[in-house]
Amino acid sequence: MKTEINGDDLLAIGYTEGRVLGEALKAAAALPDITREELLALLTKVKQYPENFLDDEHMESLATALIEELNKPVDTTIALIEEKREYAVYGADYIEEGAGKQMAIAMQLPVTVAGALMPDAHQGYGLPIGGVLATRNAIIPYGVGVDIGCRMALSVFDIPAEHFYENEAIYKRELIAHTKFGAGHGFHGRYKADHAVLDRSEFNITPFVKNLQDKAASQLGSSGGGNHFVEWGIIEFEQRDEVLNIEKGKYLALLSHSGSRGLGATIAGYYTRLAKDICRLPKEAANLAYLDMASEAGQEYWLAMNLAGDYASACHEVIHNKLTAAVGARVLAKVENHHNFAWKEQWHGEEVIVHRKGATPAGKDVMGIIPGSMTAPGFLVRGKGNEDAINSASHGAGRQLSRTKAIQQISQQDMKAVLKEHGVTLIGAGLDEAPMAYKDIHKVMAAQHDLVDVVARFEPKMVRMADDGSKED
DNA sequence: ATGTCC
Repeated sequence: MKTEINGDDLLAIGYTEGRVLGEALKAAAALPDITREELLALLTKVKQYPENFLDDEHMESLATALIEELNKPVDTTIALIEEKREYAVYGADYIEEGAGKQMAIAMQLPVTVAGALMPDAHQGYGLPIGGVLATRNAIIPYGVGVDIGCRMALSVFDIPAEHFYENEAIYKRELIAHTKFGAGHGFHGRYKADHAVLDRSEFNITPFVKNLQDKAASQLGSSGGGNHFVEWGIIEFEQRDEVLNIEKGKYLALLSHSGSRGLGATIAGYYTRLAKDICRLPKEAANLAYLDMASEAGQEYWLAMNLAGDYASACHEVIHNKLTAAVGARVLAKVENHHNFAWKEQWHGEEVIVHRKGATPAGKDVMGIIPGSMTAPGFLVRGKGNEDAINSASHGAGRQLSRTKAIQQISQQDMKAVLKEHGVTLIGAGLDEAPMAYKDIHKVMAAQHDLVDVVARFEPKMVRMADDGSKED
C-alpha cells in the first residue's frame, strides 16, 4: 500500500509553506513504496542536507528548491529599534504632524545614523518630503523619492531687467517654443534633443534599465507635470558676489524645476519593489525598505540612481541651452542643485549615505536654489554646513494646502488677482499650484536661518507649468 | 512625481 503523507506531516518535520512544500509532496508521491517512518526520515535528511540529493532521481527537484530557498534573502521581519532617537527639526510650527511621525519611524531603522526635518516638510511615502536621513551602508529607494535627481537650475544672464519688460512677447514665444510639459510627453523627430548622457554605459547595467533608454531619449529636455516649471524672472544681487563674480544689480534669469521623468520614476518603482522583497520591515516602515550598499541590488540601484540624476541634469542643460540661444543671451553664472537624491558624505567624521527627499544640500559654501511659489520670490543660497541639519535646507516653501483642498478653496478669480498683483504671466498650471497653496517662503527662510545664507533674490515674472490634467502637448 | 503593473 502506498504511503500517504500530507502538508501537516511535512510542517511537523520542519518544512515551511510555499514552493518547497509542494516539491516535497510531489517527491513523496513519486517514491516507490516505503514505510511512513522511512519516508519522513528521508525527507528530514533531504531538508537537512539538500546538496547530497542533487543527483537523486526522485529528490533532485526538492533538493534544488531547498537550496534556492536557503540562498534567498531571509524572509523574516527586520526589527525596528525601540529606543526613541532625537532628530533636528527646523520650523516645527509649519510642519504637519504626519511628517514627524514618518521621521520618527525612519529614526528607528537599524541602519539609521541621524535624521533632520526641514521647515517645508510634509507627509510622503516612507520618508517625508523635506526629510533628511543618514544611514550606514544602506540605500533606501523611497528615501530618495520617485523623481530621482529632481532639481533646480538657474542661469543668470547679461540682460538687464528692462529688456525683459520691453520684450515680453518674445520671451513668452520662446518659452513656449522650447519647453515641453505634461506626464508622458517628450519630443519627436527633428525636435528631439541630444546629449552625451544618452550614451552612458550605465544604461547597460541591466536589461530593465536598457529598456528605458528610448523613452529617456524622447523625454530629454522636457519638464513633466506636477510642480515642475520653467520661468523667466529677475534676480537681484544686493551686493557683488565674489564666488559667482557678479556685480550688484538686477539681471534677467531663467529658473527651471524638474527631474528625471519616466526614466527616474520607473527606476524608483522597480528598486523600491525589489527592496521591499529583500528587506522585510514592519508594516509602518515598509516603504523605508533598504538595500545593502554592498549587495548587487544596492549597487545596481546606486548606478541607476546616479544615471537618473545625471539625466535630470541633462534635461535642464538642454532647456537652458535652447532658451539662452533663443534670446541671444550670455550666461553670467549658473547654479544647480538636486533635492531628491542620496550622496556619500562625511557626517561627524563617518562616511554615511545621506538621503535628501525634498531637501537642498547645504554643506559649507555649497550653493543652492530654494524656490517660493509662482508669485513669491525664490532664493539663491549658500550653505552654512550645519551638521545637526545634516548639511541640508528646505527645497521650497512647502505646501500648506493639499492639491485637492487647493482646488476646492481657491477660485480662478483669486488666482488671476494674485498673478496680476505680482505682475506674473502664467502659461499652464491648475489651481493646485496657486501661490496660496504654498506656505509663506519668508517664514520658511526665517526658520532655516542657521542652515543657509541668502545670496540673491529671484522674482518670477513669466512661468510655464503643465496644464491642469497634464493634457497639453 | 509617474502614461499610476516590468
